[in-house]
Amino acid sequence: MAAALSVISGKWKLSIINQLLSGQKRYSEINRAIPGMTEKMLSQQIRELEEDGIVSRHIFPEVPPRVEYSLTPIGQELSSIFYTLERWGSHYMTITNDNGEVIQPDYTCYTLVKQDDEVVKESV
Amino acid sequence: MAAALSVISGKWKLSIINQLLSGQKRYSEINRAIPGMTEKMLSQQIRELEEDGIVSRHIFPEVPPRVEYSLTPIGQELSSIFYTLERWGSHYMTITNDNGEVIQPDYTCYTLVKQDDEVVKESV
DNA sequence: TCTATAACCTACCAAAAAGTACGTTCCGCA
DNA sequence: TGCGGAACGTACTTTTTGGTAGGTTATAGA
Repeated sequence: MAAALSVISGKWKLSIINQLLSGQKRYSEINRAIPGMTEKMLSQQIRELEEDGIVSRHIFPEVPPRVEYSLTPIGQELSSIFYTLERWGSHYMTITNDNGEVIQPDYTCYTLVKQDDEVVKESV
Repeated sequence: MAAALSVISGKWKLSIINQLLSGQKRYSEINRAIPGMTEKMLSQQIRELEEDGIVSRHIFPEVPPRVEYSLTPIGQELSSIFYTLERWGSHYMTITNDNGEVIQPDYTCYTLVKQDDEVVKESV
């Protein structure tokens, strides 16, 4: 489980994998598709994904160079993780508002003690 | 999806949630159950989980103090994420060995060019 | 000759996360 | 009169991660 997390944690890895889920792509395509990401980050993170066996790299010995990336079979199996994360995440966001405050009935029980001093949480 | 990840990423959060999946626990119980984690980390990360609405805190105004933590309903729904991560992770680990090298047939295609220079990867 | 392109790499810097060490409060107990 | 335990908080340092700015190679085209 920790292994799974360590493989996908990294600021841009989800985006990169997401790009590759729709098929083989070359470096510059991925780069253009993810705004805000620098080239250094792309090559760094995609290299880590490659070392972890998630993506594979095809180098075409041409000039100018051409490199295509695609997901390995086990990389493609990550889609189940994507699906689960997405489902929980969207459910979670319907329950919390933009400030990250919980909209649902107050699960937390701030003690009797604190309630005397101040208003800890207002109901929405 | 990013929201889901940000909620569970943190070196000890998975362990903490894992502890709470088996029911309500108090601070010191969790602390003893997770070796290597300092008290500061526990209080820091469990506070973040609380702010995210994943765990709830019950303070008993006694001396010595007693605080019990438990998962909120949406926290319990994380178990599906746990299950998916665990399943993929264990599958992943049967495919890679202890050094993180891929055991399966070589997905990566190190070019013709490189193969002349050196042995890039040995088959296991 | 000058410039642009692809797919990088390197050195350096800043910010975020984690770890270490110690302090706090209240009480019961020896 | 200390001592220990519960559940933290705070100051400081280290480690990890991400970002900026530049360089590289070889060739095609203006």
